[in-house]
Formats: sequence, structure tokens, C-alpha cells
Amino acid sequence: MSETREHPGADPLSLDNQLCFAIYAASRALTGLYRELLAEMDLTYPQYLVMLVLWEHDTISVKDLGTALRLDSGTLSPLLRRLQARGLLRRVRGSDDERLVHVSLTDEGAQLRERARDIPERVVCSTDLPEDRIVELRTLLDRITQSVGDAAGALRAAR
Amino acid sequence: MSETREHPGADPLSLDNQLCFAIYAASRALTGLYRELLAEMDLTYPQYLVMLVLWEHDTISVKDLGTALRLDSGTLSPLLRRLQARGLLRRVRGSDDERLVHVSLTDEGAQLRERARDIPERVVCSTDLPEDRIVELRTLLDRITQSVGDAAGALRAAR
DNA sequence: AAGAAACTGGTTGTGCACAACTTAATTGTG
DNA sequence: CACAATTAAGTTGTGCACAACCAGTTTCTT
Repeated sequence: MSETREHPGADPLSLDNQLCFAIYAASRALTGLYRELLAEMDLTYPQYLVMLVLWEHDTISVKDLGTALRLDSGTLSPLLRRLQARGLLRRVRGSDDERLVHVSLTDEGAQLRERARDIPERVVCSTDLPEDRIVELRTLLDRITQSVGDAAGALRAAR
Repeated sequence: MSETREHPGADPLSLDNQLCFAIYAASRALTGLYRELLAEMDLTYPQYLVMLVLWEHDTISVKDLGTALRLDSGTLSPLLRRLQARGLLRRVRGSDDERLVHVSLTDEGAQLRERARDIPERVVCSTDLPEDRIVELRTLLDRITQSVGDAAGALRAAR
């Protein structure tokens, strides 16, 4: 086996490293695309995800939001604070259970939905994959997220 | 069906949102697994990627490193500084072209390779996917990274 | 009822990512 | 040669992501 290489991008990494890097690279590429698509609305991709959930639920606790997006309060708190500062949502401490904070849309936040309507289609076109491939891909990725999350959790527990 | 829904048959999240979120979630899950596996070496996943490249190349410019990992100097500069501070690598300004900085392994950095040997296998086991599925997945992801990167670049150029 | 345990959300600190800008070196062109 | 354009790396600023820790509530046990 020759070690000759002139292009650093073409070096052999083992199979799993290739896969992990592919997921990592695809995630960043996708975030970059959303950056362009969301620029006019001045939203980041994680902020857009929060808005997607709110457009469906209208009101939800920080905890449930974190469960849905698999993000903890250390990520969500400042993100929600920024969206609140922009007037897109409200946060009110629960009266029944004061540990809960309920997040809900303002009118402005609800209206933003219209401006975001065409984003899903634009993204799916940019992926340049037929629908059956997309479904296949998502299935495999969900499996990985599940099993890898379990494995990481097991390691964490054993630590 | 207790919820008022203005969209009768619509999915909670459209297909592309599911795919993008799946990639985003898988990427974070994988990073979390690497966090556990790399904890004893005190490396982050991006740092591990840099070390992987260096274990292959031994010496490489910051520019080529950025090309290989698709990261810019704003990300790499502080990351490399931290690895250098730990004594894992050196950075020397080029003598021929003084704009270039050449990154190379110290003995300690090279030795770390042994301790990282079993990580690829442990990760591939945690994914719980057969090899053919992994290859398939990587192929689809590479296609997405390519086309989405192109689309984002086109939007960026048109801005 | 009283204390222990669990839960929710928040803060702080570290480390990516990336845009925008700066500095210094090299290259291209007249 | 002069000098504009380009390139490489670094700096600064913003925003995730997550660990670790904290404060206030609730809930479980005794």
C-alpha cells in the first residue's frame, strides 16, 4: 500500500470515522443552508426548531420543549430569552406548579409562520434526494441516534 | 384529538424537517458518545478529528487541515492552540512561505494514537448497524453534504 | 408534620462553529 | 520596480451545546 497523497482531503479514515464525520459534516452543511434561508427572518436553526414546535403547540413547557428537541435548559434558557427579547414568545412561570415555565407565542411569533412556509420545500429540493431515499435515510439515522444515545448513557452511568 | 388543529392531515413535522432534525440529533448523539469515549484522553470530538488527520499525515498546514475537516481558521486556531498548550502538537511558521503554519505531532501526540486505537470499533458497535447499512448511509450523507453545500453556496453568492 | 429525595429551570464555564474583520506575506500586472 | 489583488492565519463577537452546580418547589417517607 502506497502512502502517496497530495490531497489532504482524500486520506483513508476507518469506516466508522467516515460515517461519523459524514454525519458531522452533513449536519454543519445543513445548518449552513438554514443560515441562508433563515437570514431574512433573523433566526438560527435551533431557534427555528423551537418556533416549529411552538407553531404546532402554541404553548409548551420548557421541559417538554427540551424533551422534544433533546436540548437541556442550559441551551434553551438563553435561546428562549433571545426569542422573548425579540417579541416572538412569552415565558410565564406556572401558577399551579411553580417549577414549570410555560412558553407561548406572541402574535408576532405566530405571524412569522407565514414567512417560513416555503422553507421545507426549499430544503428538500436542495438535498437532491428522492422521497424514498429521504425516508430510508431518516430511518437509519433514528436508529443510530437511539442506539448511540443508549450506549453513551450506559457509559455515563458506569462512570 | 383534543387539540385544535387548523391543518387537518398535516404531519406534525414535514418530511424534510424530520430529516434535518434527524441529522442534527444524530450528530449530537454521536458527539455525546465520543465525549464518553474520549474523556479519559481529555479530547473533544473536533480535537480527535484533528488528531486523526495528524496521525495520518504527521505534518500538515492549517489550511489543509481546514480543507480536510471543512473548518475555518476561526475554529481551528483556538483548538490548535489548546492542543499545543497540552503538548500534543507543534505549530511552526513556514520558512518558504511565511503565511503558512505547519502543524506537526509531538512524541506525546503520536503516542496518544495507541490509546485511541479501539475507539473506531467501539463506535461502530454502538451504532448497531451492519456494515452495508453504514456504507449506504455514508453515501447518502455525502450526497446531501455536497448538494446542500452547493445550494447554500449559491444562495450566499446571490446575496 | 418533618426531613429526604426528586424535579424544574436557571447560571456559569468551556469549547466549538462561523461571520466579519485585521495583519502580514505572496503573487500578479503594468 | 510599484502596487493592487489575493492568500493564510489570527482576532473578535455571537450563538449554540453541554457539564456542573445552585435555588426554589414539589413529592415521597417516615
